[in-house]
Amino acid sequence: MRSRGRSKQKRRASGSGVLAKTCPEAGDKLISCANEVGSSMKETDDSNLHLDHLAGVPQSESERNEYQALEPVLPPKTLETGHCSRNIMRNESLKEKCDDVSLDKSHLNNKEDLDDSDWEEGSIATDDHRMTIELNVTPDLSMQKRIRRALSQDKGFAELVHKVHLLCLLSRGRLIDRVCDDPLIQASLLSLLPAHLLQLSNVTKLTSKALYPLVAWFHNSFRVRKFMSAEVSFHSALASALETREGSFEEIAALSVALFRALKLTTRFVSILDVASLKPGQSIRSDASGSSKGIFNASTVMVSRPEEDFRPPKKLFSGYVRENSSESSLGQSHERKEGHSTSHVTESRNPPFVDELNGSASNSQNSETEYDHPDCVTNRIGKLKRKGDLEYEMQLEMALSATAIRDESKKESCLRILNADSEKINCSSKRTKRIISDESLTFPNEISTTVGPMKFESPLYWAEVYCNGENLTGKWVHIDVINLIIDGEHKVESMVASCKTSLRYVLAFAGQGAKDVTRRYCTKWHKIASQRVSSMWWDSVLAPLRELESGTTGGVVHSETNQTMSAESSKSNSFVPTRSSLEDIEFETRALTEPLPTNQQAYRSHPLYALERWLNRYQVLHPKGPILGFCSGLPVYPRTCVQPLKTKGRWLREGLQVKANEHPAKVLKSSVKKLEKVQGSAVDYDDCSDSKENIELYGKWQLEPLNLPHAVNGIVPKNERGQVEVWSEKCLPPGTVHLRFPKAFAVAKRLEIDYAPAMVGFEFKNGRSHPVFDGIVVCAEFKDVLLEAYAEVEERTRAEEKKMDEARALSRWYQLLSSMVTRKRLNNRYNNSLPLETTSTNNQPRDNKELNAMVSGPDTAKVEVPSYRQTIEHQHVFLKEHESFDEESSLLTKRCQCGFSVQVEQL
DNA sequence: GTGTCTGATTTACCTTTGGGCTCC
DNA sequence: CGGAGCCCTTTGGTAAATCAGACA
Repeated sequence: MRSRGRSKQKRRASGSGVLAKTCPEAGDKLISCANEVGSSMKETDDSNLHLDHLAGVPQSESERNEYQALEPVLPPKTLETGHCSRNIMRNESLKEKCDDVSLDKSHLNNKEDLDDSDWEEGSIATDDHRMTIELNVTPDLSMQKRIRRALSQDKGFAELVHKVHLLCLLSRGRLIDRVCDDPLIQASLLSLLPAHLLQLSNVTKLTSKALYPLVAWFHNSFRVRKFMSAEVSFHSALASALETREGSFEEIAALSVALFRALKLTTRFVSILDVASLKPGQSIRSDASGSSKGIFNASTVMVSRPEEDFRPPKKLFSGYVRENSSESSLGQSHERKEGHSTSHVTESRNPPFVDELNGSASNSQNSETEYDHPDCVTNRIGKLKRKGDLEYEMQLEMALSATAIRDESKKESCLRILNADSEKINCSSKRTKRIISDESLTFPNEISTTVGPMKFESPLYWAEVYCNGENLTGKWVHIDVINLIIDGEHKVESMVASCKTSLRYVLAFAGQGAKDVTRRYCTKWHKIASQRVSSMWWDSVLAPLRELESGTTGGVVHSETNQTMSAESSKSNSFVPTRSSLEDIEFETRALTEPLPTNQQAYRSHPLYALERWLNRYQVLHPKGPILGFCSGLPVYPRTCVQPLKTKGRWLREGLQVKANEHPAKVLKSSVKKLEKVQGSAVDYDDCSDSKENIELYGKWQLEPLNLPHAVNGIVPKNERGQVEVWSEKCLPPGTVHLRFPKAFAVAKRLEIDYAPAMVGFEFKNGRSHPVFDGIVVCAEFKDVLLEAYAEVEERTRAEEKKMDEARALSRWYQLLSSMVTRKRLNNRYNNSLPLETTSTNNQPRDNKELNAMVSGPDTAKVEVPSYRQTIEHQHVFLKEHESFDEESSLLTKRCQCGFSVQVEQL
């Protein structure tokens, strides 16, 4: 467990490094959060563990994985000392739990058995006994509460993971987009292109139809294999894919984008960001395979290692087999082994993205194995094959023949890769027994097929080409070369749905920027809206990328109609349509014309439509119409008709008041319990039903600006409590001001100015609400007077404080010196022979002469203390006639004839 | 197998105006 | 004696959100 934790720690450290590069802030936040949650979840998992044991349910693998997955996020120190500290933590939690549950006496008769020594000693040893103690203890409410709390904590963590994953995938998209602009790749693609297809770049009015021959050629020329090239830069992978005319879904789609761009077509690389769920406990594609994978287990290779040279892609896993090869023994045998289909494209419940993720995850694991054990790579050749490998090789041979791959060289390459793969798997399995996921260790099928099986593959990557010949203003045309679909934007949603992929974020990349084009492909926005991150955050993230994108693709639209329009509009200097702005309008239109949902639940939080039935207590339809349609016989209204309702008091806080003679739009009955609380236990409910306890609600249309009574003759209008509620500036009575300086009321009181305490809110303390006051409200005409008076008071207070400080300092000096003098005198008089204890020196003076010389230095004279010699020989006499009194400071100064003076504060 | 509805459970938000004691 | 300040104790109701199970 420890070694596994450590190795994972290493991996996680490298992973977080990539994250930190991509988005340092988010990465740090995530990591710190992961630490927090990790530690808390460990506790939680411990709790779960106990509960599972209690219930006799073994802990599930996924839960264990989750536990393990979070562990390595702990700082390295934790690992070194972690075992101990964790155990201590567990012991503490155990102790706490034991205390919580009051230790069932039938099992723990003597509570003293659990004395402190048991908890403090041998933390490691107690670890093993942990379960035994808790086996029969019923989990109490506090424990359940703690688990629940952890769940709510998970939400925040899941959101962070979601956000970081989004950022990572955004970066990935930009990376691919940049490679698509590579002139060398574009030139190479052009060199492959038949001459007649080169004409496309000269077409002035491009239509989707015109693109068909090009797309068809590409579809037939390139093959897809269902895994990603690992540990090489995307550029190298793409170059390799171009060379072999075979690549992953991502690479093929990127090549198509590069080709379109080479032909000077305005093209975007479009990708579905299949991001980790926003909700805790759901994996990236939990519904697809049922395998629960953490985001970090399924991370994409974001960037290649900078020091890494080009290496041919390591072909690790594949699952893409021609449709008609589904009967192949290979596929079937592994299907049986692994318990799920790998041979049939449409049956394969792994969309390519997940496979790629898995691939990269396992690749990263494997690659690390390689780095740690270079022998695994270098000694591949000549290594003895296991029985299973031989078996597998035979099966592959059969599969190859079944899938009609006749190209011997390809066959060889397949076998070569197979060997590499199986060895890699062996290698990694030696290193760690942990299985990332059942999919990731599916035996590789390095059988390529031409692009485009009979049944479609889940679209994750495609291109958008701007066709200026489509519509009046031009149009972004969806082109999926993998599935040979042109202008099939309406098909994407259903294809994605049937492939169990989610369509939450569809991003179009161009010019190093990105634009969210989900609206184009998603008709049921209400279904995905809740699965997306808050739009405010997402918009702020995308804002700079959108600018980059529109800078590249958002040229001014020139169509005949637009030309006439723009000629007219240019005079008035108004809107000039660009591709980007037209697209935005298109998306807005789509947003407003979403089809009516068929189930009632969807109306609960639908942004466009509402059913009266699903309005909450504080909502009402106003006006009640128009009816847009019906759902289950219930009329559907536009959401814009839903008006919020509030009580008079609540509207007051917003500076609004209910118009005269308005009847409540809705009256809510107070709950029985509330009435009980208010009126005591004996309540006649019938009497109360119509009482003022009912909550009267009003809508916006019944309101007018607040019309508070004016301040007259310097008197502030107050409420029944003698206060003014200052929720905002709007709540101030006309002619008054809010002064917030401290002790303002004291100043107002002294000047006899009418004021009211300003209540600015409530705070909840000791189980009840307390009003919070801040400053006072006075009539505006007194504002300056009060401010001046306050400034004066402030100044006086400061001066007084200063004077007090000075007096205090003088007094203390006097006390110190007089005590020294007294001490010296006493010493001289009664104990001449004894060494003196001076307060300031360790060098004790040997005789009086020395002391006198020391104390009567020039410094002492400054503080009006006479020389020590004088003091010793002379008793001060303070005569009345030499006294002086300073009235301002109340200080009485007494003087002796010798020049010694004392100040005394007169009280 | 999927979608929808319903009821139970959990979570998050809203509510909202003391009083006794000590010290100065 | 009166005013200021500290401290006590740490809600509880309700609706929305979520989940699980039944049913078509």
